[in-house]
Amino acid sequence: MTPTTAGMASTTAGMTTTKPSAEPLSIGDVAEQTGLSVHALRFYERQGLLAGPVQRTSGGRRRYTAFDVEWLQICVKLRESGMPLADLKQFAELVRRGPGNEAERLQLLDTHRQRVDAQIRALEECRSVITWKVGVYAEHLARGEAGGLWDPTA
Amino acid sequence: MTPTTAGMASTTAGMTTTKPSAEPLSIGDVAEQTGLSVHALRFYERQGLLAGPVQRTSGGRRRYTAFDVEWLQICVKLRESGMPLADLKQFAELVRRGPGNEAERLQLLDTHRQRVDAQIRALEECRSVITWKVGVYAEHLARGEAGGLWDPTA
DNA sequence: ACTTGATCTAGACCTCGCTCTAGATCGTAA
DNA sequence: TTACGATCTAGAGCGAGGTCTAGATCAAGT
Repeated sequence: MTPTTAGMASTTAGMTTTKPSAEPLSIGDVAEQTGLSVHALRFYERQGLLAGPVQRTSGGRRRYTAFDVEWLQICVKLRESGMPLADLKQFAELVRRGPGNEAERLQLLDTHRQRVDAQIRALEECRSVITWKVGVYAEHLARGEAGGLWDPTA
Repeated sequence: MTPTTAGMASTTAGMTTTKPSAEPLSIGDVAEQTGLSVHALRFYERQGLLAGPVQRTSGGRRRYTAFDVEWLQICVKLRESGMPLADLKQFAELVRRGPGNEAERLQLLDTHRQRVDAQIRALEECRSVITWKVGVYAEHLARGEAGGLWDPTA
């Protein structure tokens, strides 16, 4: 049970965790690795979206661990899939609170997964409507401008 | 080529067009049929998102045609799938401008469809990450609280 | 005639999720 | 030492996409 506790890093589902490096990372590095801006990273921290407090150098600069990065990468996925910051914060709070609330965490994630599923289905339906509409135009173009029998503006 | 020009109504892709009715509808009715709020409907109109001007009664109330509703239903689908209002507006402008720009309309839609595809793929990846994470928690719970060897907060 | 509810307009206001600014400090390379 | 870029904090600002309010008008029922 050494590393891979928060994100389990590589090889699980196309996750390209760039480095299991042990050296602490600057905020800039983390921005690069997560795709979040440094502004966003500070913002997330202020919002309490991190799973734990970020370490600082003597000079006050943030030093992120591999765990932090893994957590952030999960955050990114959750955000990409539309989880609101509020929920993400709740999740982070559960994690910060430590073991014993796994059922709640599970619930939170599972609920979100259902939303994602719904979203995918909705998108697929949208896609089919769009595809059909594209077909209408394509057909129209194929037939050439044959006739004024085509004007939804009337 | 009588009705079904803007949305082709029923039976094409799970579209549940409630009524091919010919009577003009109030804004409230349209809100109900499209899922948009009356506020949103007025807002969309102000933003120039409609394919044509909405008729009014002598008293100044909006009277929507079946076309208007079909167009709005398409708008809803496009919005649901993440098309920005700006693009929707462009599309509406093309339609308002009348026949002759079908190629542009097609392009707009097709571009959007590609974005939707990308979105679906992204969501599916998110889903798999979430699913895996859910599995991690589920497994942990199944094993029972067997040991303090589980604390990402450390 | 009166009441009630839906609509009207213009414009203010709101939430979300960052993004950017200012002004100071850190740290590294020349 | 000097310079220069990266980072720091606190807080203001922003764009998208609506939502809501006020105050007036319309239309239908009784």
